[in-house]
Amino acid sequence: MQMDDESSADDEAWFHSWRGVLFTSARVLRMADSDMVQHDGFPLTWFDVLSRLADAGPAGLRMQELEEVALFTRSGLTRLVDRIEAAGLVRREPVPGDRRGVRVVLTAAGRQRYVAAIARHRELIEREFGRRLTPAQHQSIAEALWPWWHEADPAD
Amino acid sequence: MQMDDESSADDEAWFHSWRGVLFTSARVLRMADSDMVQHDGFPLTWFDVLSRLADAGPAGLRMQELEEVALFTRSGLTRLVDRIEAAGLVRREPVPGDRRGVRVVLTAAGRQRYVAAIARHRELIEREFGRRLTPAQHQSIAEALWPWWHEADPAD
DNA sequence: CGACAATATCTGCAATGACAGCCTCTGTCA
DNA sequence: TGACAGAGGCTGTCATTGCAGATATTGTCG
Repeated sequence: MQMDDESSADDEAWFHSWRGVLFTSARVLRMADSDMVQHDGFPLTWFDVLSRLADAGPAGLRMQELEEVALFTRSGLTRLVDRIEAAGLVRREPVPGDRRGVRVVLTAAGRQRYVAAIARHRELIEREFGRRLTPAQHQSIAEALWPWWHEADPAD
Repeated sequence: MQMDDESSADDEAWFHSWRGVLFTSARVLRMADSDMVQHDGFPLTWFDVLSRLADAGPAGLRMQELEEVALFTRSGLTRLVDRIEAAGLVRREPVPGDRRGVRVVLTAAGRQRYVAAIARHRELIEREFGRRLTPAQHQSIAEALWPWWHEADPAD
């Protein structure tokens, strides 16, 4: 998303910061994904789902809830869960009062693989992103970008 | 990529800033992509290619160069360019001294569509990202994340 | 010159993602 | 209680990606 590198005024400082955000996430994510595929045997999309389920209670989450909180997958959740289920990391269970619904829960294996994956993942993020900035910089970025990971997604 | 929201110490400030970067780019990008598809008739991946070509000289870029600078597409460039070419926005031309190579250049229509698209795009980014932070915040984010959009991609 | 590794790009094929329409089950309301 | 809109997920289908293996040129060396 190159535009004009030569942007003159700093009334376009926002543009430089946007590029920073964009490039940083693209690059770190690319690295993280390939690392995860290689070492954990599944991609970040799976990790995203597993982490949401790990954070949820033992009752898991319904497909709809999962779709709402998932960062990456906006569509195709059904089949994504199919795959993860086929790998034995999650299980679909009936929802007590509603025969339409399904709740997705982590299996023991799923939790285990998740725990292993998150350890690696954090290390990688810390190494590739965390250590490259000062605490003060992290502080101000976290503060500035807070709204985006705290608001409900407006795109929905 | 939920992990522990409850992370206690601020020796993990890096983690919050990473989440900020991640969520921000994911959300703004989602918005930008759907807006572009809707109004310009092509997705951000096309825009990415068009913008690189617009920045390149009139000789365009070779596939390989394009692949190096493109932010989004790491594979499937051949077919991506196929599609854009089929739409008449770029053209493949022979490379003078090397019959293996191809250079991709923007057509007049391509340049036109690109110019229209970039205007909208900038507006959207400014509105959804630019205006939501102070100049000082942009300043410090831009400064902190500078390395990532300035370094050669290490993942290659 | 002829063999061969290295380049530059393309193809084939399987996995993943986007969308739209379908089916089942619920809750409501006459 | 029975029609019916709406909710919750799933399936069909097609576009896009990801990878590995072709193809066609070049450059290098003996």
